[in-house]
Amino acid sequence: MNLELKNFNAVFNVNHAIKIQEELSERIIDRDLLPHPIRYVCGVDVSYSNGLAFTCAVTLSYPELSLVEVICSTVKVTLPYLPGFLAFRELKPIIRTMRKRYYPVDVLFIDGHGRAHPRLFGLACHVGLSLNIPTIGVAKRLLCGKILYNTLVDGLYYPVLYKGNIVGAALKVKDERIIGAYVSIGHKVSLRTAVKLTFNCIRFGCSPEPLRLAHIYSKSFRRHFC
DNA sequence: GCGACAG
DNA sequence: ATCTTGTCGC
Repeated sequence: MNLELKNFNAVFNVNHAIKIQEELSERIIDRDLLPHPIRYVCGVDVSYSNGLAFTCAVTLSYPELSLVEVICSTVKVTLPYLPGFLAFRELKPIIRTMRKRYYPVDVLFIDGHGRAHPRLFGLACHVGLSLNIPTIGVAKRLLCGKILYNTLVDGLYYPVLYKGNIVGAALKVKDERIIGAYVSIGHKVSLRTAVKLTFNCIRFGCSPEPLRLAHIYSKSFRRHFC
């Protein structure tokens, strides 16, 4: 066992965490159970400083993508980051922030993977299951899996294969170029719908507006606090 | 054994 | 993720 895992185990039982992820993973719904029409899309992101987590949840109208609500909250950081266990570090800050919202959320974008995870249960799945709402994971880099460059789907994305399953999508922009966005479902949404919604929410750069704004707001929230 | 490794 | 100036490029 490496040093990182040893330190992590000092405050956290890795084997227990793995068991939790494996069990909860079976409860994920990969069908579309979203309200229609979708009126509000939300994105949540966390930034850190001095042992504190600064979280912002940004709600936008859909499909206009106009700002309707920004909710922030701060809590103490309890665990270090370890690939594969991001949820155990960010779940509390995210849940706490989401519960402060006034507006409803039809679908929530998460900065991280959903099913594109070693145990098919990344942060997006954990948040979706905890709040029992549709969630979509959007990450900038792959954690596991392989991109099937020879299989372009709907002209939109290349599937991400992991252990024989399509667990995510590497979004394509133009030509053969892959945008810096890997989409995987969190909960209560199909991969196809997740990809479509993500594309519909991209205005600037390569991340959907709810996440792009949540990232900006969480950092300015942290600066304002420190 | 070695490399890879969300935020 | 965070610590950080100037700088290369569209």
